Amino acid sequence: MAPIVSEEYKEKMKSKILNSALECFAQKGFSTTTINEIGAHSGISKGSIYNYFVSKDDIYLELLNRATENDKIDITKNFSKLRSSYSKISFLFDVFLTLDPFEPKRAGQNVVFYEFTFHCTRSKRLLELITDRGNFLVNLIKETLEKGQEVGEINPNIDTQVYAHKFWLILDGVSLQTIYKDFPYYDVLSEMKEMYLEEIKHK
Amino acid sequence: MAPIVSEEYKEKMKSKILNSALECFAQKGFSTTTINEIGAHSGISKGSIYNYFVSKDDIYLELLNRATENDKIDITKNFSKLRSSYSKISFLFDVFLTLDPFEPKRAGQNVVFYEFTFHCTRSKRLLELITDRGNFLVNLIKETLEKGQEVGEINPNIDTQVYAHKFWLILDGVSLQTIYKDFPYYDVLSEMKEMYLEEIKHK
Amino acid sequence: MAPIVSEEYKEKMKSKILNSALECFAQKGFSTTTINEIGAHSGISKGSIYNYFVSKDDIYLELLNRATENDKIDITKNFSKLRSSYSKISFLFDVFLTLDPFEPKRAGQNVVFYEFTFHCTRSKRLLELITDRGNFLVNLIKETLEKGQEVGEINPNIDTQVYAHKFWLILDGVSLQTIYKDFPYYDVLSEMKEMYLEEIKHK
Amino acid sequence: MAPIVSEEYKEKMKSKILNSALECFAQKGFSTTTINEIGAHSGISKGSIYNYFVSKDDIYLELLNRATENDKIDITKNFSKLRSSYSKISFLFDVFLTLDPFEPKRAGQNVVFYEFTFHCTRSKRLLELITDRGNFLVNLIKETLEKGQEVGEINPNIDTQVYAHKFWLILDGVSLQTIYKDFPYYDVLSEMKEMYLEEIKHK
DNA sequence: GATGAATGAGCATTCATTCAT
DNA sequence: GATGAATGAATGCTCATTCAT
Repeated sequence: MAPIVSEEYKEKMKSKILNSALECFAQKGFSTTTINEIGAHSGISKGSIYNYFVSKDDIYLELLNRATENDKIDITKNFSKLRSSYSKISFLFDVFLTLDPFEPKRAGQNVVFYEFTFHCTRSKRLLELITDRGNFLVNLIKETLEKGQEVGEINPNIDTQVYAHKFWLILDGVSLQTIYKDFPYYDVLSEMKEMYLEEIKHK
Repeated sequence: MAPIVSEEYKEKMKSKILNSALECFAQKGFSTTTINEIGAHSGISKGSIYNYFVSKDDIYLELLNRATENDKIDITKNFSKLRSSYSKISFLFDVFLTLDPFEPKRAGQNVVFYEFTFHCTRSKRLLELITDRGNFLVNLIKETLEKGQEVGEINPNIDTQVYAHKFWLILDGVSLQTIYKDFPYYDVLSEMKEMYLEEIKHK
Repeated sequence: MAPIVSEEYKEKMKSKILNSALECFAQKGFSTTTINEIGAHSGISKGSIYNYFVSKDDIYLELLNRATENDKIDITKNFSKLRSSYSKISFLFDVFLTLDPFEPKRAGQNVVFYEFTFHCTRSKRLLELITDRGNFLVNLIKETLEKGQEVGEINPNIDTQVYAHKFWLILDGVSLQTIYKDFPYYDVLSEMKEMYLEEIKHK
Repeated sequence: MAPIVSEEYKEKMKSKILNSALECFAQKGFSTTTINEIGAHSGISKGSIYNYFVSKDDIYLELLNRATENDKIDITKNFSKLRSSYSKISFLFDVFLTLDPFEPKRAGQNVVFYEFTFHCTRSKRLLELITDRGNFLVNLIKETLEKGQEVGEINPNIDTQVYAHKFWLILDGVSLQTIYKDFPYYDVLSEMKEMYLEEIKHK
């Protein structure tokens, strides 16, 4: 039997729900947000939401999956435009430097993301999800650094695995500190960027 | 007539409840943990728990207060034993270097702490609590760096506020990454320590 | 899309709940009656009850509001049919004279009403509610007496405010005494009616 | 074995508890008042209260028993001082006329009393208690009227039973109306007194 | 497919009562 | 006798999920 509504329509509904859910979660946190609220915010009835997602958890999961997927695509796409390893790393720092981490919406989503990460910590299945994401991100940097070493762009003495982690710890650390209203985000991140680039540069 | 039980006894009960609560929260998260579970875990009846704490939130809060207080005392006490600013900073890195961040109990508590931090983000009152804690920690480093600059131990050109934040971002970042099972905690933290100390050293 | 159920349906549900609640309250009193009992009595689940009423208090309030509203409408409607002030007052006495105050259901509701009245005594907000009701009733009689005075039907020397209160104190007093099983309700009320009418009559 | 403390002491404790309980009940109502509050108010520990009363209900009951008993004694004592039936009735009206029914403490106790009366309505055992009290009061007036009839002081044509009830309905009605802040208590009660006395007088 | 009414398990919290000291 | 810590049954209320229309 042919579907009654187009795939496109379904996708649009899902997105609408997910967007609303993200905003609600960002504002109030996952467990405090009710399906009713997501419904009210999206203008979609509670019953309909269950036509698209099997559970509240499912919404959360899909949200994170997509975020991760988007990140992956974004980064990969942008990396492919850049030639040198060095400029790729630099570019990634710049992405975060051009963000306003104190803007409420972004701050909210930041919190949701970390909360979810911690939540995953407690379930084997979810831990895999978040580990996959982590591995992808770490490997992205690691491989970039390795390619850079191969072409003599990157300091051959550095442990690429360690430096890949160092890269993300800086970004995580900096994101985390933004909960303090007077955290000098740009200054700190710029300095960390300079330092990092200096360390990986082939001397 | 004298109180029926000693203050000591009461303190012991509170501690018992708090310890159980911490373990439960670490295992399941704050909102998922029920008072019944804390009761079962501690062997103390639900009703009794309410004789010692006003609410579930109150337990959480007291837990964090104590953790913060202990941290403050520990750090302050140890700092007072050390002469140079440089060695104080070095010492603090070492504290974290001698910890096993993958040990389940510690990992669980780590998660609880961060979750609570994010939770605080959503309430003005709680945000103050966590901001106070943050300010204390940042100022501790900032003041240490400033004293070091006065006596010519620390590079006079660094912005102490920025470097205080840098210090904690490193530790936050490193703690966060420990959710990945193959994160090379010691290697990364050691390198970050060296780098940090190198930067603040008077040349 | 049209609402899933008609307003009528919703109203019917509300009434069903309210009727059950009234019977339960009458039987056991407000605070002793549980939401579960109202649910069991009405055959409506606890959760559903909360779809129609915000809280147990809300049920109580709505119950009283409706009772008051009905009283107001009933009295006003009947008053408009009657020409003379004298006959209006007489009619109101007769309404109570044709009631069986010992009939269990009525007796129960009577108790609920008085209990609620006393309960209101303890909250500023609720006191207003009950005061409004009281004022309406007193003013109704007062105005009726005044109109009667204008047309020379009612004794011009009586203080209408005082006599309005006297009217209701008789009815309250008589209602209250019905808790005694051998209280000669009709005899007493008839006599009081006669006396009252005699006093207000223009001589 | 001889009692460890004197009966006097015990009685003093009971009274202390009862007084506190009455004030608490008057302020917050029976069910809302907790044993802890009575304890705090009286300065007697929860545990001790249970040495004197078997339950919270027991306190309530004893409170009402004593109130009734006191009323009985008071009225009987005062009646015995008065010769004529007429002056006895008049005296009783005056007792209420010299009271300030709006004084918070009295108003509160008034409410407690009525609440308890209604509460009794729901238990056979308690209903007896309150019926006994009612009967005593009604009979007191009835017998007074009858004696007055015998000596030609009181109108021989009135139904003493009905008039006894009429007496108390006036007082109940007037007490009830005091919940309205602008109820003209003295005016109304004076008029009712006059009217009542006029009716029972031998003409 | 859409809707929102119905459901009931689940939770935090309260409080009369007991009882060891 | 006095005390107040311990207990746990009981309650109002929430909310994810189901399902009849």
